[in-house]
Amino acid sequence: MPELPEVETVRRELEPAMVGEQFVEVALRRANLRRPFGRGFARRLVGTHVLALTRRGKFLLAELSSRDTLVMHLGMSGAFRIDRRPGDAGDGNRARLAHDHVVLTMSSGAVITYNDPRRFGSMELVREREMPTYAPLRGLGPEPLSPNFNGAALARACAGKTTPIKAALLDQHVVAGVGNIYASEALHRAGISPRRRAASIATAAAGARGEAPRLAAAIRSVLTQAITRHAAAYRSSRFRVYDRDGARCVRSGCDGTIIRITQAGRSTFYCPSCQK
DNA sequence: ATTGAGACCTGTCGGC
DNA sequence: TGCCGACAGGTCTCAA
Repeated sequence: MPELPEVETVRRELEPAMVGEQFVEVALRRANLRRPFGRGFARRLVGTHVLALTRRGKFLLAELSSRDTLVMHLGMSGAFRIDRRPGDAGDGNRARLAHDHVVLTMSSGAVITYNDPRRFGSMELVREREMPTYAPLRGLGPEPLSPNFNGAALARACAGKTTPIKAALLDQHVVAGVGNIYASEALHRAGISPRRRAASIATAAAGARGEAPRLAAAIRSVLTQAITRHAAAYRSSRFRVYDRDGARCVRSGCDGTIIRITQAGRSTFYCPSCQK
């Protein structure tokens, strides 16, 4: 489920359990997730300290005292669980949950378990000198919540692209961290149709309408609000268009109906009457 | 180089 | 109840 806001929320939950702590035990229940963990994964992890836990797009990065970086991605269904000590959360002999693939025991006694039914996630140790060329991170677009992400940056990334703007937003090289839900949500907030060619928000005419800055601002605000909601443990995260096909558009003054279409094999939700 | 389609996995849900 | 297809918030690879 994780797009940038969910990954950031996971980072904040994991941070106090990891940073400053040492890996005491690392147990792998299988040899790979989406990719192999890599040679000596557990051995290289044990004994190192976590210096910092950061995020880049949808990736979590644990910087280690060994100078390696533990690079983690949650894929579609990855999640971490933190237990205060082994066998916590009720019965000490509770059967191992299906899809618990990695169990990290920290020096504090906290046990961090990675669970991922679909196994589209990944965990790898990357050496300091390999980080600059590590393919999954190389070429990622700007962080949408950083100061260097704005209308100009977005327009530059979209210039010349014939693909629909919705598909372009899912391209992590254009902007890092936006996924299928927040792409639809941001386009609705910006009043831009997901079917528009990406390049069309970067033209002079689009510039006169301020479309690229509007979309960049919409991306920033929808992600920021989602993080805030998660941080507040707000239960019913209400999307304005995602998974709401058939419902009335919530934009004030719009009497349109949300529809669902398929673009590049993914569902897109939007309001044809207020998104042009 | 860019783009769309298919592949990778398992679980869930709705329809018959 | 059981079976079956459609679908799920993400990449990655391959062929056009």
